[in-house]
Amino acid sequence: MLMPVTSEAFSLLHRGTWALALAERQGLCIDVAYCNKTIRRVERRIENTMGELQDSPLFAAGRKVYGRKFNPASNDHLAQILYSDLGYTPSKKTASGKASTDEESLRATGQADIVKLLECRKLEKIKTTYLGNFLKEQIDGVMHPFFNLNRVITFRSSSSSPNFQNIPNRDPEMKLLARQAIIPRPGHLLLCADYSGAEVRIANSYHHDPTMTTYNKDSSKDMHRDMALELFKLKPPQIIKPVRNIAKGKFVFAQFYGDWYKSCAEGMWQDVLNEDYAKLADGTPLLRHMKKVGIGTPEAFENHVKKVERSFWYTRFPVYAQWKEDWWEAYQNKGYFDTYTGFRCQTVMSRNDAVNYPIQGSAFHCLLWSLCRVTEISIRDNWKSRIVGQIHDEMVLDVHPSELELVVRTLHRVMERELVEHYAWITVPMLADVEGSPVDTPWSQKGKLDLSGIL
DNA sequence: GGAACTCGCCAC
DNA sequence: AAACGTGGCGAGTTCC
Repeated sequence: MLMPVTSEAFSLLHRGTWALALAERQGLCIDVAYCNKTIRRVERRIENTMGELQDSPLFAAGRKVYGRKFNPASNDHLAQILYSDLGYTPSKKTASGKASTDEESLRATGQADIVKLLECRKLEKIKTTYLGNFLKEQIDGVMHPFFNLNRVITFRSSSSSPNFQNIPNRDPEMKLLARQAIIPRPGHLLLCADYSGAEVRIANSYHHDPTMTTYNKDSSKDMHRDMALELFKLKPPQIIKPVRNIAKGKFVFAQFYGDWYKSCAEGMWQDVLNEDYAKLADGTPLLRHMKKVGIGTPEAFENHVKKVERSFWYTRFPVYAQWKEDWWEAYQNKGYFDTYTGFRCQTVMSRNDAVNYPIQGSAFHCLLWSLCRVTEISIRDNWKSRIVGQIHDEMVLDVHPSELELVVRTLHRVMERELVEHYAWITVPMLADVEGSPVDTPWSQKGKLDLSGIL
C-alpha cells in the first residue's frame, strides 16, 4: 500500500499531475530531417562494420552452427558460439543462470571481433531506442513524452512514449547522436535546472550526520575527492577528476545504496585497469601508483577497500549508519514508514529497500514541488517559456530568450529558497545548477549557453 | 500472430 | 544476515 497521508502530500500529487500534463501537452521539438539522415548514416556504419566481420572467426563459427540463420544480435547464438564452440569461459551468469553476453562478459573473453560487435550494439541502440522512437512518437515535429506519478514503488516518476529520462548523457558519441535530435521551438532555447547532490542532501535531512552536514554546508569540501584519496592512497596534488569519479560512482553511491566492499572493490578494479582515464595528474597510470603503495593486486585492493568501508561507516558517518539501523528497526516494528514529504510506504521491503525508498522518493518530491511552483508562476505571469520535461532531480524548459534572465532567477529562487522554506525538515542547503543551450541549437549543446551575466 | 518472458542497456 | 536502489524499451525467444 502506497499512499499520501497528509493533505500536503495529496495536494502535491494533484498539482504535480496538472503541471506534468501541461509539460506533456507542450512537448519537445524533434529535428525530423536529422533523425532520418542519421538513421541512414548509422545503418551504413552498422552494415560496414558487420561486413568487416564476415570472415572473422566469430562469424565463421556462427555460420558453421546456424548456417544462414546465424544472428550476431542474438545473445543465445552468441553464448553458444563463444562459450560452447570457441571454448571461452563465461565470466558471469545472468539472473536465470545462463552464461552472460553483456558487454563486460564479451570483453572478458578477449575475443578479437567483440569490439566491432559492441560498436554495432551501441549504434543499434541509437537507431532503435532513441532516433527511431523519437520519429515514431513525433507529430508534426513535436513529441510528447508522458510523465507518470503512479508507477514507481519509491514515489518517483517514470516516463514513457518515449522515455525522456534515459537519453544518453555519459558516452560522448551517443550523447551527441541522440541529443542532436532534440531542439527548442524556433527562436527559443533549451534550459535545464537540476538539484546538485539531491539524494545526498535529502538523506542528510533524514539522518543528520554531522560530518555529512559539513560536506553539504561547506562548498570547499568534497566528499568524493576525500574518498578517492583514501581508496587509492593518494596525496591531494595527484588527483584528477576521472579518479574522483571512480570513487564517486563505484564506492560512495554504491555504499549509500547498500553495496558492500567486495563488489565495490571489483567495480573499482575494472575502472583502474582502464589506463585511458585511470591516471594521476602527472600522467602516471593509477595502477602503477597502487602497486607502489601496496594495493596493486585485486586481493590487496579488496582488503584495503574492506578497511575503508569500515571507517566510512563507523568513523566518518556513524550517525548515518545508526540512522539506517533505527529506520530499518522502526519499519520492521510498524510494517510501514512515512516519508517527510507525507507519503506512506506499506509493503514488503528488504533492508536496502527500506532505507533507500524514502530518500529516493523525497528527493523527487522536492523536484516535483519546485516544478509545480515554476509552472504556476509561468501560467500566472503569462510566460512564453514552458516546462517541457523532468528527469527525477532536474527540470527542462523551452525558453524564449527575452525571458532568460527572469526564468533563471525564478528557478534559483524557487529551487533554493522557496523549497527549503516550504519543507522545514530540510536541514542543509539545496543547490540548483542551471545550464542551457544557445538559441536554436539542440540539446547536445547543453552547457554552451553563457549564463555568467545572470546571478 | 500476439502475450509474456529474458537479456542487455540507457538514465537518475 | 545480507550484499546496488528505481524505471522503460527493443530484440530475441518461447508459448499458446
